[in-house]
Amino acid sequence: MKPTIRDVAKKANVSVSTVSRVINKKGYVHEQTKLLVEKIIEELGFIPNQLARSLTNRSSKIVGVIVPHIGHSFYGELLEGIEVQASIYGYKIMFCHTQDDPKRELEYLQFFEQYNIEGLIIASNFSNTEKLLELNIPVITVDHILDETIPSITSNNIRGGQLAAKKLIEDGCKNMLVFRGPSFLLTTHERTTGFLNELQSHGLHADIYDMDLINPDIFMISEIIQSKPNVDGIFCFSDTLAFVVVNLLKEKGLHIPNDIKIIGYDNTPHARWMSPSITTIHQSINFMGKQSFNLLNKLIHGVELETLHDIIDVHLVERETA
Amino acid sequence: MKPTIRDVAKKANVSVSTVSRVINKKGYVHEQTKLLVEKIIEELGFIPNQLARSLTNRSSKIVGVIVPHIGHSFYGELLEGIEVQASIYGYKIMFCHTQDDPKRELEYLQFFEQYNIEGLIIASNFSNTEKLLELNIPVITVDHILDETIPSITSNNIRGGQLAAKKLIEDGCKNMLVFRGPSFLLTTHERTTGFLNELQSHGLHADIYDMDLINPDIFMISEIIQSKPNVDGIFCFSDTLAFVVVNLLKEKGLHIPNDIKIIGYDNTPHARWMSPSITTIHQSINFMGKQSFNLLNKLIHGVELETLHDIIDVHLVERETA
DNA sequence: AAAAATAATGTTAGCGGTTTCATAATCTTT
DNA sequence: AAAGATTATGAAACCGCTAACATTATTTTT
Repeated sequence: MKPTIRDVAKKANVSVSTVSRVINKKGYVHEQTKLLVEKIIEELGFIPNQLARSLTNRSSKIVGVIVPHIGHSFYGELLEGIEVQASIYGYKIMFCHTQDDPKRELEYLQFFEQYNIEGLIIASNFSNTEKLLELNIPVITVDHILDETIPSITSNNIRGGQLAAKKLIEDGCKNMLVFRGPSFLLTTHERTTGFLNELQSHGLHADIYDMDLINPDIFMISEIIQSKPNVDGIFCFSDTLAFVVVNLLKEKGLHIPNDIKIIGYDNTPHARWMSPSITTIHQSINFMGKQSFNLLNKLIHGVELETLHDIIDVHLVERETA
Repeated sequence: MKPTIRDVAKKANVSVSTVSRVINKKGYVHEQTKLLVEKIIEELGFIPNQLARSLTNRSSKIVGVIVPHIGHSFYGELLEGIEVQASIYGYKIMFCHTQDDPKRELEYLQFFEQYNIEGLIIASNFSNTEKLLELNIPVITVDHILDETIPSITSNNIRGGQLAAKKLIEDGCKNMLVFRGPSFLLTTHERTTGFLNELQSHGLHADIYDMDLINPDIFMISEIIQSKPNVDGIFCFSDTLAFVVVNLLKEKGLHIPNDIKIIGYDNTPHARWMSPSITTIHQSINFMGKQSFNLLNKLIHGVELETLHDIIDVHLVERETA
């Protein structure tokens, strides 16, 4: 049986409250008794039961994180950033991946409530927004804005689109194509807006196609490329998409970047190892994760926020495709 | 304030124990009172506090998972598999990534103990094995074997190596190269053994080089390839490595698979989208994750194990590079 | 030296559940 | 109809810890 605070108290010949004071470094304790208690704690290998603590404190030191798919590296990195930061402040993270299933979302919301989590980070396109607003713990969203009143951390997608446009324009592209993500995502619209606005201010425009960023439809992409022989610049909303496009173009015998320029998005490790290596928009996902926790932490501790919606900057990584 | 079991009891004019019986479906409760209590629970939106429950039950319904780096898709997928399975059995997962830092390992081991986790899944090359053995909760390892007495789920790496060898031999390769992983990993040795044994039985052999599987040293690889002009088959221990190799060879003007054949490992999504698409060894990581939880679950519930060390099968995915 | 302030420690009531035990009501059995 | 078994419910202790309050010991102030 694990030793409890009472075992320690008994062995040290003090009361439980004295032991409690020692482990919490709170209130008056004589230096000598403190040393004694610490010795006994060491001897017994006593570890305070966080569950019992949480029960009295109503602070579980747990934050919940909801992502759609953890297998995808974006969420992996995000989670990594969150966890690193959380551990610094002594918080543990309990996570779930919803697979975009509203039922699982609700199920987990319940689980989280049962564990008295202190805050919630949502990195998925959560569909039960009302439930979220009813929660009486701090909630923030990452990479999404579900509600104006819910603080968020997002990436500067408008700027991402703009940077890509600037680069392609600078490189002299005149006929551009955009292989973007699904149209129901805010990020898709933002990047598109950033890109098109920049083109417009130069009197240019581009054709837009909606794609699955993770499982690109190679056949469809091939068809599109085939049908637009004079395209000289393509903006892809994921590096994965850029890979596919680059490979297809190379097969067609086109030279990149001489004949056609490509810009990807994400700056995944593979982008560097491709040949040609891919010019892409880098978003610091790890940093977003850290900032997410920091934001939540502020809310948990009642710190006043300057901005409700924090936007993380992106930058262009110039490589060989543009 | 959240409603407690006492609030429910008062409103329903019954005792807390009756309410407890209703929520746990345990012991005698009159059908009518049961209905009444359930109605009140619904009305009040009462959710039993899992922390309090755990305290009495000493069953937290939490399992801990330790991985080295969650950003890497291998661990992401693994975690996904674990979580899917855990959620089926009502378990929540609390995770940490150690960044291979022994200090963080111990720190988290403590955290986990504080939360009375019911079991622990270790997917990293945990360095404090003794501490692990002292733990009085079930522990299993995934993709690693730290101790003969700790049950494990691993991938059939020997067979992976063998399959790659069989394929290259079948394709007529005579001069083979292996770009393997770091030599301190068991998986590296197993794959090597499987590969070499198969070669040996055909009177063949191969040159072995240790590499970083995630951040390959392109320059070094290039040098090696340069210095071995008559190599006709390369076995890479990760698809990432295979990408790099394929790209380098293409740049040298070699045709794959006519001039040289490549086999990767992992079957990452990108392997399919590369051009040429990469022939690789597939290990079902998601399945390993699921099996890990299943194994742990058995241990938690005292089910007798048939085998202590379960090995998950792998298979060859034939594509264009071999 | 008495009063006031400070330091050190103990007692005990929760936190929100579960569970044992006791008691009461209802149903079977003979 | 009395005894025994079954069903239904409640009271209270307890899980391991914290914290408010009480008490006593030690210093400091006047």
